Amino acid sequence: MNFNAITISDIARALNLSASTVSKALNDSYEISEKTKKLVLEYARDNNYRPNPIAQSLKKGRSKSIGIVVSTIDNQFFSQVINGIESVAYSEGYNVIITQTHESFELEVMNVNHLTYRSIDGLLISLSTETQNVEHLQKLHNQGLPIVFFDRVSDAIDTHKVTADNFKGAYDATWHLLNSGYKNIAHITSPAHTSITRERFAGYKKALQDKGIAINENFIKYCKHGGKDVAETEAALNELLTLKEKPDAIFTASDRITTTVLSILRKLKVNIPNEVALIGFTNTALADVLNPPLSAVYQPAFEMGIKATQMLLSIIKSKRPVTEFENVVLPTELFIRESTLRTI
Amino acid sequence: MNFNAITISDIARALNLSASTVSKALNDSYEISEKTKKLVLEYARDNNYRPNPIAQSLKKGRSKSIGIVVSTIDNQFFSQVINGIESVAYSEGYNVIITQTHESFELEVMNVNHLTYRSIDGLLISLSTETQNVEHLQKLHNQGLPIVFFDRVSDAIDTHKVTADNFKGAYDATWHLLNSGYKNIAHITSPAHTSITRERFAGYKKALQDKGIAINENFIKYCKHGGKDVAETEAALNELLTLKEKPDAIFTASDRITTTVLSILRKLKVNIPNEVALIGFTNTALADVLNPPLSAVYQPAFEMGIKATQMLLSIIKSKRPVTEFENVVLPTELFIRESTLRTI
DNA sequence: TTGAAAGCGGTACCAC
DNA sequence: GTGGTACCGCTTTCAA
Repeated sequence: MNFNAITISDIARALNLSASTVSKALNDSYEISEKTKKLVLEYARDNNYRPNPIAQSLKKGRSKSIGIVVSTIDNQFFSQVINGIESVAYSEGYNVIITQTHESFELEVMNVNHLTYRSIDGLLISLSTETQNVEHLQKLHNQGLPIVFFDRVSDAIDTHKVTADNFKGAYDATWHLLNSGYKNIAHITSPAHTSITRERFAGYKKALQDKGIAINENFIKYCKHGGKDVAETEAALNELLTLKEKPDAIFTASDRITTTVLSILRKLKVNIPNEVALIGFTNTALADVLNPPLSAVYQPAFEMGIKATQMLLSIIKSKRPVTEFENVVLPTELFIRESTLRTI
Repeated sequence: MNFNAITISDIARALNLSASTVSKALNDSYEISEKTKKLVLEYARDNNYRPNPIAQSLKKGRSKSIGIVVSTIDNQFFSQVINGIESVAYSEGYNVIITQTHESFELEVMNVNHLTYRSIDGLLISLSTETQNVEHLQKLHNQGLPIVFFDRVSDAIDTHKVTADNFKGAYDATWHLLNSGYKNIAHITSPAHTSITRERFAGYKKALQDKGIAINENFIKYCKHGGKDVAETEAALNELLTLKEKPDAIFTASDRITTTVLSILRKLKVNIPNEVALIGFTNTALADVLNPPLSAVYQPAFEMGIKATQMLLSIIKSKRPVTEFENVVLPTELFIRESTLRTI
């Protein structure tokens, strides 16, 4: 329902003009005399005229809304990204329509379909952990739908992408553990096929290599659903803690896995960091007041949202098809706190 | 952009029917023969026909989208509410458009205007802490825009409302402190004019009265911006900690204030709970692993979102004007953890 | 410089 | 049972 009752024809009637003249005047067309423009604009202003965006959309074939696909909104990292997205979209007159995959490929496909069916002008997406096949996006991309990937990206589609420097973030975290005297560093992460998992694993591996430490395959644990279920994280952790040669530190690769591991370790009364140190990717504002304060790799989520949206809008607004794409990598931040600082 | 190119007239042309016949067939009108319906529906299915929602909106005067106004999405409580809202809205074919006030009255008015200008079918709103005047909503409500308040509601407008049982939540928290031996209980909260502040304060007061303890006005501190700025929470806390008669416990009234107070107390090396106990409203999933584990009043945020949306959709779908309104109050949950359990 | 008219994709009223 | 047509509000030729 649009509660701004006044339309172009109302103005036309009131001023004894035609609808087309009013439309042109409102759009500052060169065809219209200054006098008429002034008349129309004043009347419009005084009567609080607002063009009906739905009529405009129908006519122009664009909706001024962009679709967002994330795993879940109830997650510090994503809510911060969305915050960034909204700040740009909103100031440019775009709505956002947010959908959640809950890490399910099926839901991702459904959401993407729903969004295009709702006539979005562009799509911002972070793939679900389950997603291995991006045909549903490839098709739309080929048809000309502007798409920008952020966070979990796909190599298969050539378009703008924004990610955190996952490699360096993981490298820094692992390096910090090594320099703090930890030697048996485990890694709990999402399925191996997601981009962030690969990049973070590579950083972890490189740091170990640079210290001349061989990778212990028993120390690498994958959570099929990216830690969505506590059970899978618990299972991974149990496997690590029952190894003959137990790890003395754990590097976790995602927000949810990190906090779940912390919570389970506490429940098991495992001393952090003396028995096992913990560092992980997380964007929680509470890292400081956790027990123990949690060493963390922080991603510039808000900035990621801003950058992704700017890129998307640049494609949407471009007159000619965009064929040159950028791959923006934003720096992560390493916060060292007590969870990785041995006291004994 | 709608990438489902096929339209009603495409179908009409292909089947040698008129657009109106096709439209009626698709809408399962009794006027159309089974044979034609079958023909049309099959063709539509096979060609993946999707009605253009924008054209439908324009014609029917409704957009199938609902507006949401919250203070900020980057907050556990609100992201959980939105999660609930989306789960219902989405399954009923509605989009949601989320806007944030960042606790500013001016932004709230802007957002509400923007939303109506985007032709929403209904509005779900939690007022900003600054909001004292609801004329911007009153006007729309009078014009017939369905509105449902949740969390921070307004008495001035008669419509459906969903809140947590703020009184009981506050009463329970205070009562628990009293029963744990705390006597000088401070209260840090949002501005006195918001509904949640009043209700939570009333619960706090009643618990003290029931124990025969007089209210100490020095123990009540208000944060003008609901704790949005750390500085104001810090100031409130400092005032409490420098009183001659210091409080031995603090009851905080909102998510942000609660976590900020915890963080400042830790920074000041105040022993919780032996020097000062802390309990507060918060929906963080991390309460268990904070230092110390935080006693908390938890609100059923997801359920609140669901209920509010169901109520809103019932107004939207109602054939006749709705004049009987419900005031739903959902129970809070009290979690007792170490931050309120003296060890010495 | 202004206006008439067509059309975006549906829906609904009224003929036939 | 089916089709013609007007219309939702705006934009955009094309003609005047």
